[in-house]
Amino acid sequence: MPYTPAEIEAKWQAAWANAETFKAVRDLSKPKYYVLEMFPYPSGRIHIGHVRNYTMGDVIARYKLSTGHNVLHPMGFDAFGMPAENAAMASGGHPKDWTYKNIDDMVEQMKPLGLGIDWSRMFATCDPEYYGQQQALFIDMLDAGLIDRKNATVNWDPVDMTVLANEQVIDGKGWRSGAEVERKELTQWFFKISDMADELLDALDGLDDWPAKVRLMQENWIGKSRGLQFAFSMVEGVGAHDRVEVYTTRPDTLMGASFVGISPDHPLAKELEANNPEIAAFTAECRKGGTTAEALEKAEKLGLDTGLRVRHPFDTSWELPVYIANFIMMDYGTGAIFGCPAHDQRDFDFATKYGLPITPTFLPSEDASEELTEAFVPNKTDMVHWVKPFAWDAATNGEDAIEKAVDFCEANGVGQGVTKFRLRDWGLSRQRYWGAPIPVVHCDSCGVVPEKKENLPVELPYDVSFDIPGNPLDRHPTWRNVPCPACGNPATRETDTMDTFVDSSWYFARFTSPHADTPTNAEDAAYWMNVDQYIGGIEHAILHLLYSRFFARAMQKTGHLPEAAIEPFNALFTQGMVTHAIYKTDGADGRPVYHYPEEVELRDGGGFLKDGTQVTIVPSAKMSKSKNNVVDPIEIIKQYGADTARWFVLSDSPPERDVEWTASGAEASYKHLARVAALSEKIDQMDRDAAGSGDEDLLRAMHKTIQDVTGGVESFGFNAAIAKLYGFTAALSKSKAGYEAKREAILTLAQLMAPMTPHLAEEIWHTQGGEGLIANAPWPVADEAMLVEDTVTLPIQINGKRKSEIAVPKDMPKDEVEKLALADEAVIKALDGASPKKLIVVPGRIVNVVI
RNA sequence: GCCGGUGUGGCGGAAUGGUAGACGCAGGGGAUUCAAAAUCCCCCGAUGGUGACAUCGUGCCGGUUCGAGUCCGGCCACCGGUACCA
Repeated sequence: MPYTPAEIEAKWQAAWANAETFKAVRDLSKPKYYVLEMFPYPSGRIHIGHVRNYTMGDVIARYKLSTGHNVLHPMGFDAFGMPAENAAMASGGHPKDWTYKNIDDMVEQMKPLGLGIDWSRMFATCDPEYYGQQQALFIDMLDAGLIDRKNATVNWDPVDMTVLANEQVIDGKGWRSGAEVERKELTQWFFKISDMADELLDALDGLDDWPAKVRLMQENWIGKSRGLQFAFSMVEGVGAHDRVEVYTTRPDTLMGASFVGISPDHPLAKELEANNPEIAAFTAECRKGGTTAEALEKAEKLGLDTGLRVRHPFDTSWELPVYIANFIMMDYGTGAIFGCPAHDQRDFDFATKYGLPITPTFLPSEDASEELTEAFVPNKTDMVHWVKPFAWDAATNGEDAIEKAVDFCEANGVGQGVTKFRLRDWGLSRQRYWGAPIPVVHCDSCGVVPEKKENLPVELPYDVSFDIPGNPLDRHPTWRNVPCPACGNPATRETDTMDTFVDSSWYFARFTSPHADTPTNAEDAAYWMNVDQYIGGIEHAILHLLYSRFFARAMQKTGHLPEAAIEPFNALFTQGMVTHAIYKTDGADGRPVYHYPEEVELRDGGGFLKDGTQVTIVPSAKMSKSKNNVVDPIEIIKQYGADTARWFVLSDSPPERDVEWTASGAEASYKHLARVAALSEKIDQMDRDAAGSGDEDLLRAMHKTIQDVTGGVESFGFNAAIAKLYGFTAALSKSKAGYEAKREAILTLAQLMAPMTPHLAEEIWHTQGGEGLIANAPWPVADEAMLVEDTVTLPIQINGKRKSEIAVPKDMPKDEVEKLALADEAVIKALDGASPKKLIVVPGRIVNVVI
């Protein structure tokens, strides 16, 4: 019988559905295991990256099921966000219709993959049932003092009169209007995540099963620093300002100060611009462009001498100029700095440009020149020679000097040592329609009033249009005008909606009881939380994961999660992205036009469209709908079946690494699976009583494979595990063993393959008379006794280069191995009568003869 | 700019500080076949050599070590994030 995936895959998917194999039901008699992949955005088509992500999660889920766990493996959709509104603007539909249609399409594409998912728990974040509970959470968090209102800077398109997302700002201009973007302040809602900065930082230490790189990125993002906060007194005050408060992490360089810089958004700058047109023009110039850190940091360093002078705290006759500078950010520290050009490259560039003094406070060594061509910025732990120490020895390192500088300044009343964080509060307000409405009402007499819980969800109105730029909720009087929940007088709803990161910051908790009439159900949350294994892209290493950690704490404080769940993800695996080349040409309006891979023919080292136009190839980029470089896995599934697609995405590369997608090789996966299917048939047709030879060798190979594959699955080494399965399949295929041994081998092979190619595995299990479903069969265990090798082959190195090898019994004592090694022909030849300088024997590993 | 990561044959990649290139793809050769498809077997880093073999070789430069793809320092290129893309 040939391998017919279309047939067997449908058959076994129906069998799992009938048996409710993957339905998760609370059961205290078994250890639970919650495996979760980051849920998808419903773009409408699954892409190969989804297949990779969900297959990995499914391997873990199915493996854990077979090791006796009660597994929760859910799926949902992160369904709010801009693309739905963009689609509505582009083609006139409605974001809701577009989104739900896409969800239906994607579910239909995912089901044939045969994922072991409890589909009964599925939800989308745009379901009123979900976001209504999110609104309840918001109200509880507001009550608990975890939410704040304050000003924030947004990208403002002065032509369309709308707020723009960073993605909508291209080269400092609005994507639709082309107008130069300005930064503007708006009153916004904030989660007070910075109050938890220290806790979120400390708790990283306990996340042993997270990748070190993610913990490090979060640590750097939170950015705890110890520094000195102090004031420069102004020679002549301006309005209420008679001093400039600065924060520095390098108080040890205070004697190298050459200017004071303030942010264009600093209160002093604002005071000055009110009365000085030149300063107003400059700060207006600084406010052009987007709000991203990247844009701010990469912009040309601009400064303007305000004419104001301040006094150095150590020497009142030493006056420093005050500059307004565009690279100083108002939301870090105090929005003002002192510049020490000798030890900060940014300050160095600035000082060079504006002719300010560059005075080193320390040098690499005693005899080094004081003339600098660039800033001297050694590691804080490096020993340096101080030319201007003020409370420490000339020879010490930066770390020590900083500590002593803080102590000295505190003792002399110059300032205080303070701890600051880079982490800012999380602004959640979005001036957009397609998001969860923020459930508050603005009342003239009562102020900001939360909606009553019994009125939740505050549902989005359906009758909106997107023909005018801006938020349609602002223009919807019947939705907007409501009585005040407190006094009953006419009032207006908040029209801002929530950041979509809010939606994805607690969905994992909601999966434990997706239809509860409170955000979570205490018993379900206590049983299923935490997520034992979370799997997703490295691009979420900071924001999503940090916000989720914050939310879990906030939900614990408001009684929605148990204390044990404040770190919601026990283990994290960050898988790499699937990338693909981007093909683009220049459009008539000068903007790039992106072409789908299937439209491009590759020849003569270039890419060409059907009409012969050559395209520009960007070699490797994250698959993204807007760039048209998304590869569709549906064709592979149709042609070869889901098992082939699953096997292939697991085998082609290590899961944490990015892969450049190429479909060559999918056919080879199919051929291999067909070979395994044929092998099972062949074994089934053997004479039941036939004795063979080499039974033990086959079983030894089998136990070794059990060990290797189990280790591979547990450590996400899927590609290496699959390589071992190839090897074992070849060994089984060649083996002359008898029926019983071969049957045991093929059953075990099917079990080891089952998490990856579940349909084929069920088919083989069934053919060979295995009991029940392979999905429920206990995972095979390697017999230690079968793993022990009697003899080992030791490579012999001469001066670290392999020259020969010897086979020795496993437990041979070191001195005997030495004797054997020295008797080796290659060693005798190399020694040429001399005796070795050194002889290294690592038992069971290697011999190295040093000559 | 800043933070994090990655770099190994023609390609995807393997390798607890211990035989670099497992396994797979592509390619080459052979068996089978009237022929082909399918299948099976063998070869496959570079250079030199008929060959046994020798030398070189894990982005670049340097270091630690008996021994470095792996550890350390510096650089280059690419990828991700950079707080309103999700």
